[in-house]
Amino acid sequence: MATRLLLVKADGSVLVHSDGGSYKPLNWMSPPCTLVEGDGTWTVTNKAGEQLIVTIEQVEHDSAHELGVDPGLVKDGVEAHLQKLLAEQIHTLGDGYRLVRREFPTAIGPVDIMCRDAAGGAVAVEIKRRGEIDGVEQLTRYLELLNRDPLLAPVRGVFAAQEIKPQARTLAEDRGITCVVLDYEALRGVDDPSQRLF
Amino acid sequence: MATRLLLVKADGSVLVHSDGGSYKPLNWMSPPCTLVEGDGTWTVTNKAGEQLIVTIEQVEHDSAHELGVDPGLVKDGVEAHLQKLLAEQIHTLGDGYRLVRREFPTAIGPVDIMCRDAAGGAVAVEIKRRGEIDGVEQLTRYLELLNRDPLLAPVRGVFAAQEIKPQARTLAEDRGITCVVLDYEALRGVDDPSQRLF
DNA sequence: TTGTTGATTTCGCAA
DNA sequence: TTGCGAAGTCAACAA
Repeated sequence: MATRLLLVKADGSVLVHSDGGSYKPLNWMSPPCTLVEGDGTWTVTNKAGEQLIVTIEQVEHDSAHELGVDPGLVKDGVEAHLQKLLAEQIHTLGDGYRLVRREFPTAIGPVDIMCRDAAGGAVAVEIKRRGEIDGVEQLTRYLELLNRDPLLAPVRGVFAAQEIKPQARTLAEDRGITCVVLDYEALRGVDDPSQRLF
Repeated sequence: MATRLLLVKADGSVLVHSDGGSYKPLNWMSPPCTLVEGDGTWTVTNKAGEQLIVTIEQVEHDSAHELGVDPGLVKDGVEAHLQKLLAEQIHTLGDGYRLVRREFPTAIGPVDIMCRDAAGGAVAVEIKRRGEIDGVEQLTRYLELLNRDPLLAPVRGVFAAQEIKPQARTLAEDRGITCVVLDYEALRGVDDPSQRLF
C-alpha cells in the first residue's frame, strides 16, 4: 500500500505512477482494456485476459479533464529525414557518388540507400540516428545477400549515423564497412530548396 | 495550444500527457533536469542543454502530493528466472545434457548457459523471453568466438525462448542453431524446492 | 491481420 | 563512469 497517481487516459490506458522511473509508470495496462470499479478495487483487463488490479484505500484527490486529441507533436531529425537529406547530398560520402535509389528492395527488407561510387562500384548505405551493433548486423545481412547477386557484386557497405558507438565502429571496420558520422545541421543547412537544381 | 496534463515527478522528470499514446507521454524531459518557471512558461533543461519549453495559458487544476518511494513492483518470469530454471533443468534440452556454467565468460560478453550434450560436445545456449533476430546474431557472435578455441570446438548453439519469431527461427536454423521453445510455467512447476535434492 | 522497423527508450549490473 | 543487455515497449507502415 502506497500513495500513487492513478491516471486513466481517454484511449483507455490505465497508468500507475510512482515518484520515480522517469516517464514510465510503475505499472500500467495498455488499451484496449476494460476498467471495472468495485469494492475499493479497480480491475483492468486487456484483450489477452491479463489483469491489473488496484486496491484503493484512500483517495487524496480526484478530478477529470477533457484533453482532446489535437495536432500533438511534430518531430524533426528522425532517420527518415537523415535518409532523405543524405540521398539528396550523396556526395557527402565522397566525390563522384551517384544515387541509385532509396529503400532499395531485397528479400530480407529494404536497404536504406543504394548508390555507386566514383569507380562505379555498388555501395549499400545503412542509416541510423544512433549507430549501434544492431545496425552493423543489419547492414552485414544485406551485404551478404547483395553480394550473391553477380549483377551487383562486389557491394561495399557504409554505416552512416549521427553518432556511432565505439563497439559498433569496431565491429563495422572489422568487416570492412566504412563508418560515416552525419552532421544533421550541416545536411539540413545545405538542403536549401532554392539552391537545388531539381 | 491544447489541454494537457503536466506532471512533475519527485525524481525531477517532467511529463506532458495527451489523451493518447498509452503509457508514453506526448513529450517529456528525463532527469536530471532543472525546471524554471516564469511568465507563463516552464523551461525544463537537462544536462546536455536540451530544452522542453511549455507555454501555459490557463490552469484547470493544480495539486501536489507526496508519493514516497516504497517497495514498488516485483517482477516474475524475466530472462534471469528463465536462465536459472533452465540451468537447473538442463535435461530439458535433451537427455544426458550437463551444465558447465551459467554466464560463461567470453571476450565479447557472457554466454547465458554453457553445457555439454550426451556425446560430450560443447553447447552454448542463448536465452530470451522473446526470441528475435538480435538474439540469433548475439549467439552467432559467441559461437564464432568459441569455435576458435581448440579446447571447446566444435561448439553447437541452442536458441531458447518462450516465444520465437518465424524470421528468427529461420535465420537460426539456416546457421545450424537449434531452436527450443521454453514453457515457463512447466519449468517453474518442476522447480519445487521441496523436490530439489540440493 | 500480421510482421517489421524506428524511437528523446529507461534501468540495472558489472568492469 | 561507461558499456551492455533486458524490457509488459508503442506506433506507423507494408505485405
